[in-house]
Amino acid sequence: MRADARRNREALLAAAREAFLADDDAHVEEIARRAGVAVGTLYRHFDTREALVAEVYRQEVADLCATSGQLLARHAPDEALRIFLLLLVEHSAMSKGMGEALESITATDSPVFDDTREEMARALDDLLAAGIAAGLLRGGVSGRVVLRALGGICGMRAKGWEDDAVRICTILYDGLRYGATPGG
Amino acid sequence: MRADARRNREALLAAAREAFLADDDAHVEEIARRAGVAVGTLYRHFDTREALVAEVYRQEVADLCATSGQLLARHAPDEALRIFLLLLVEHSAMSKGMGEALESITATDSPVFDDTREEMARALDDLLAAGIAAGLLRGGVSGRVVLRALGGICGMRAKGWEDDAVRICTILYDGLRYGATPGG
DNA sequence: CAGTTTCCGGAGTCCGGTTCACCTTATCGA
DNA sequence: TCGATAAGGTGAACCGGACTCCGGAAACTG
Repeated sequence: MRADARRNREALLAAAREAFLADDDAHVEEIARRAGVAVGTLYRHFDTREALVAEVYRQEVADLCATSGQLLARHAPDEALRIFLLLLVEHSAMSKGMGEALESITATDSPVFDDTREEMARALDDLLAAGIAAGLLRGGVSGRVVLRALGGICGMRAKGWEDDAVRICTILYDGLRYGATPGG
Repeated sequence: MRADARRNREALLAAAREAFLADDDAHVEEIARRAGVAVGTLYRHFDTREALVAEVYRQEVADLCATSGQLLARHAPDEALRIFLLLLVEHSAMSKGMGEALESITATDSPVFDDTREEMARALDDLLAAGIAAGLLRGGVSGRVVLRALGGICGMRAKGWEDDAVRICTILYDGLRYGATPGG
């Protein structure tokens, strides 16, 4: 890959991240402008607007998922899950501008987001498995299901949503604890 | 209101409902065509496409919410809530074509959907209050919060979502039962 | 430094919701 | 019954935003 191409790709990702965090309308024109390139260049690097969003989000999610191991090392499995759910919410607060795309990640089977969705589901699976093994959480619930349940939270854009999100996480968390069988 | 105007309004609502249920693309042109009128007529009766969706959905929701009283009369309060959550999911299955609009109802504060959102929240409040009074459900959770938690389910469009939706309802339901204090 | 390959710019296309200037017709008083 | 009139209907045009395309520029290669 040519040097200028790589430079533009990085600039586009940085500009897109910045635009999404600022909750701008984040039109493709605007993102390209921020990156100092034209829309044609944006589309050379990313097939669609969604693909750009997916790549930005993939990087963010990778960071987040990397923490699930650390949480398990430092906390009891159920507490680790609780913290992770809240981190997920906090993280989605950072991504208001990506709202629609985030919904796609959690709510659909769009292949564009396969990697991201799988990575999140895997992190949740690890946390759930540890909790089940310790008899703190019920079995029979996959990370994918928890992820989808969180989809509604990530999509929330109403005022005061942070408090509601925390409450919903609590309900989910307690629902996962309900009927746990000590001993696995 | 003139007779032909009323007739067209009804035809538009019927056509819109039919189009949404069929999960067509449901463009405004298509809805107008099905109703046998031009787009201008559609816009005479409904300010925006969203307003049309809102009206169709308002009628559907009114039917659904009317059942919450019957459920409370025939079942224990916690069971009534469980059934209502599942009805909500089943109902959203009927409304795949309205996916985006449904998200607006549950996820945002858009004034267009105020009535519908309030009606659903009120039905859930009734169910929750009865369950709390009977010591079967925890307090401190409003219907609005439960409604938002369900937003993720209603937005789901991936294959196999029905099973996931049922699992998520179970988790929410158990989360609401967790830590209930018998006696209210 | 010529040849070749890749990349960039930005005007133009496409698509779907929305508008508006003009036509039609239901309604009603005479 | 009929003319006046205002409510209602029409659909071509508009507009915003994602996406495409091709002429020209810039980077590698030998």
